Amino acid sequence: MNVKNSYTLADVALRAEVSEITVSRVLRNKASVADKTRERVLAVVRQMGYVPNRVAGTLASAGSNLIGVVLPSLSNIVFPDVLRGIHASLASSGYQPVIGVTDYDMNTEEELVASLLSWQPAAMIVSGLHHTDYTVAMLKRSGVRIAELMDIDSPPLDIAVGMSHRQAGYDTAMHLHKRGYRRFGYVGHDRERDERAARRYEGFREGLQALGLSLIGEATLDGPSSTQAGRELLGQLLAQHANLDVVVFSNDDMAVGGVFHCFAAGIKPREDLALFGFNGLDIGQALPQPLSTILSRRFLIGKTAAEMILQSPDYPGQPTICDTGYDIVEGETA
Amino acid sequence: MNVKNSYTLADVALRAEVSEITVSRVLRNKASVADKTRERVLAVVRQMGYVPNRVAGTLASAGSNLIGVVLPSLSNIVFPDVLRGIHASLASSGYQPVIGVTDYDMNTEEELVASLLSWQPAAMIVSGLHHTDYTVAMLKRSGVRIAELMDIDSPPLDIAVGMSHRQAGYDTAMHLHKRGYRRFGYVGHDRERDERAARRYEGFREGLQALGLSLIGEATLDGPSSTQAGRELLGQLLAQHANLDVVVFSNDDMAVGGVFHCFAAGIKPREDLALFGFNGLDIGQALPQPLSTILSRRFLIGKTAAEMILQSPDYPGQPTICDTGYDIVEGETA
DNA sequence: CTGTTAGCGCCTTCAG
DNA sequence: CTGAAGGCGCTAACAG
Repeated sequence: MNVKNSYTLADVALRAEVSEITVSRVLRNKASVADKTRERVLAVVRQMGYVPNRVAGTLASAGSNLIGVVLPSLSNIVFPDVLRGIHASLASSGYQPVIGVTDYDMNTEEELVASLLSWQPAAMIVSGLHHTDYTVAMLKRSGVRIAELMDIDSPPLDIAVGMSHRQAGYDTAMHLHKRGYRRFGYVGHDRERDERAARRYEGFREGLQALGLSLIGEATLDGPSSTQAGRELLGQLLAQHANLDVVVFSNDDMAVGGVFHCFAAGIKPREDLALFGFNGLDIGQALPQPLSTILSRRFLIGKTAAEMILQSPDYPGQPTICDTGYDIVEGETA
Repeated sequence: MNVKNSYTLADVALRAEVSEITVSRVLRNKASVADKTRERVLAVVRQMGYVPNRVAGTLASAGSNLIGVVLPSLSNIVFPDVLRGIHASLASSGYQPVIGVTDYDMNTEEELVASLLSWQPAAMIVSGLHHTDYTVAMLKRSGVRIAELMDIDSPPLDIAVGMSHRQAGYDTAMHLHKRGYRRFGYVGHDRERDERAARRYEGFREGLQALGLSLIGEATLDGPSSTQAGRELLGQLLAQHANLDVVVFSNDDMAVGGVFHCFAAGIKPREDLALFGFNGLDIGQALPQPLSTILSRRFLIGKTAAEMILQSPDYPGQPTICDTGYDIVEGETA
């Protein structure tokens, strides 16, 4: 496929009148090389525009600078934020992320993990704590560190970085109760696929139960979250249950849609109906009345995971659970 | 770095009582292998959980299944959308994207291109038509197909897929003039870094000039676009120029911020002040009054670029410019 | 249909 | 400080 037109170490060595290994050492700042030799080599490298072949390097040294990253989705800003965090830590380290996207499908995840592992990555970063048995087997056998992101509600394979979504759901109920709300509604999306939304929902219902309350009505979409869906579902929910005083949404995308429904229907957020989201997206905070929500620290999750891997890249490392926590954002809609 | 605990072709070959090359052929569905042999080999592979080492495979065959993708940013949904398009085309092809993010910095781009090329990718996908000389040299010398995305306002290296941002800016002026607007304002972000925003701005001003009009006022931020920035800048602009009848924003994020400013300040979009964006993001269309904007076809751009590469992966292919066009979305804010 | 031979480009190890 | 030999795991090319 590739035209064989690129230079090799041997070409550089020939022109610089040294051996291949000397060029290799210069390029990797390894061992000691005389300054004069180094400069001569570097001059030749620049002049030829030589680019090392890392494929060969990886094969020879049995270790790449790639980090496999498996994310469920890129449709929403949440995972790009995680990715930015990963990038931020990796930027100056020489490591390079290789991304795969599962669309919340565990079999796709399995294929991606196999495919990424075949590149001999230095570490793997995956999302969530649930995977197929074969995925788990491959990851364990790979001998590299594994970071599982977003969630800490189940035991991790190695490193887990994230927050308790169950607790966040529970705290949502408590927080809203403390603010005086009693008649709860819920608007959500596909919990089969989005496990973390499911954990929050469960925690939320547990919270209500602990308070001696229950959910008066809910509207749930059998698909991914979106602003448009949140807008429509809130309309449907209110048509059935006009007497709610607060509606909790599965995330901010949905909640912003809810706010838009209120605008269009002449409902005053908080005054007439309180709205509560999850994620703490910019868009919610830029609304005329900032959205009341829970801020998940997505950038921090990615950044922390990559840092932990860089810190002790060797497997097996110390198994760790890192709780990045969350903030309740008071906002003005609840 | 990696523990040497994974099986090799030789291990599989030994257990299946065939030669390495036979295992290799079975795994790649290459050449003809007797059904009986194939089954025996596959059984052993599954039982051992053997995962091929693509690093070695790539070195031996001088061709990887990786496609280097260099994007300027992931902070906004635009480039994740492009990435989804790329994924969509690549999904069943066996190719795998490797992502780099430049933060709109050309030197970072240069480093990333070098780093990605060192993995012997089957193709490279980059953003925009302007790169450092060294980046261009490396790309040309790589011998793989190069797709430059988003923009078709300058001559491409190989394949260009995108739209004319200059034309979009020009058409914005024409469209708004036709709708009766005469007193134009502009709210924008860092044009030094975001070239395409700069092209649109230029085209917009050219359009105004062709109409015998000029920009009455503008507010520009020396940083990346955001909803919050759009909101604040519109406030500032109106404080200085109260008599505008339409404001064009550098993109939808900024424009949605503008709409939020209007909500907060009691200004009725369109009736009191028209607002116009660029991108056609979901969020703008989910507003109580859908944003008037130009829809860029981001998913299509990524999808088309990847398809074109798959269609004729060999370099040099036919140099091509593919105009994915755009739609003016009438909306209700202009 | 199956096997043998000879590298791919680089890095590790061991000598100078 | 520099070099020579050998091999990483796989596959192209050529036998049988």
